[in-house]
Amino acid sequence: MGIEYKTDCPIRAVLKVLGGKWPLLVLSKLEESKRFSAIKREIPEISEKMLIETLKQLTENKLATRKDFKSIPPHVEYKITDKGMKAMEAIPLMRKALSS
Amino acid sequence: MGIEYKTDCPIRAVLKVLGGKWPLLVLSKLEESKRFSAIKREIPEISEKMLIETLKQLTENKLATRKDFKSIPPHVEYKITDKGMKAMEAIPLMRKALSS
DNA sequence: TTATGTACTATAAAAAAAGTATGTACTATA
DNA sequence: TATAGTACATACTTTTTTTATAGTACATAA
Repeated sequence: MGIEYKTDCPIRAVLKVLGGKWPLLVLSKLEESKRFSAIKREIPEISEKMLIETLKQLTENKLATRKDFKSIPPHVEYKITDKGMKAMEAIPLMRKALSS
Repeated sequence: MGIEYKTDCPIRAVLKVLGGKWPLLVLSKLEESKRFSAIKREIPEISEKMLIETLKQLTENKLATRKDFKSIPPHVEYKITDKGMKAMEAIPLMRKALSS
């Protein structure tokens, strides 16, 4: 899935994990633990398919955690990790640079 | 061209200008002023079309400058701007976060 | 007069990403 | 027995992005 990047290049490494339309935006909503359905409500433009794929990718890369409450109907919550937080800190810097 | 992003969202603002496969990589090669052909040689995987489009986008956003030597055969050089440099500074931070 | 070099354009084809719609599991509740 | 509720899967279509390929302009040199 996604573009084939050489991860020894820092730029490629970043794009591989955070590039694309949704990962950064989804991650930005996870400062507080949230159910799948709640995230979807906060980002109505995203399709369920993309949200699931994005969340899966984020958890695989340890940028978010997935907590399954093992109940029925299902209850699952996602939350950004410290690693994810650190990565997100670069965004305001970039934004600031771009508006300079 | 590209995805329609609301620029009032910092994440969208960043993605609009630097998202996608090539902008960051191209920008990283422009610390020293370089001819179009030289950039292409440094990034052989990129197609000419994409390189031109990317360079145009970067110059439009003041992340790079384009200097035309008005000669024939053409001689044009591109170079990263201060603004571009500032934006690029966020990359190592992200990279560092991702490998933590 | 013909070939060369260089930035750039234009078109079509291929590949990748995203969107849409529908279906599944499973328990509780009506 | 039928329905609701929730996270997630899967097939299919459409859209977007990228690649590949073939030009164009124009001065200079062979």
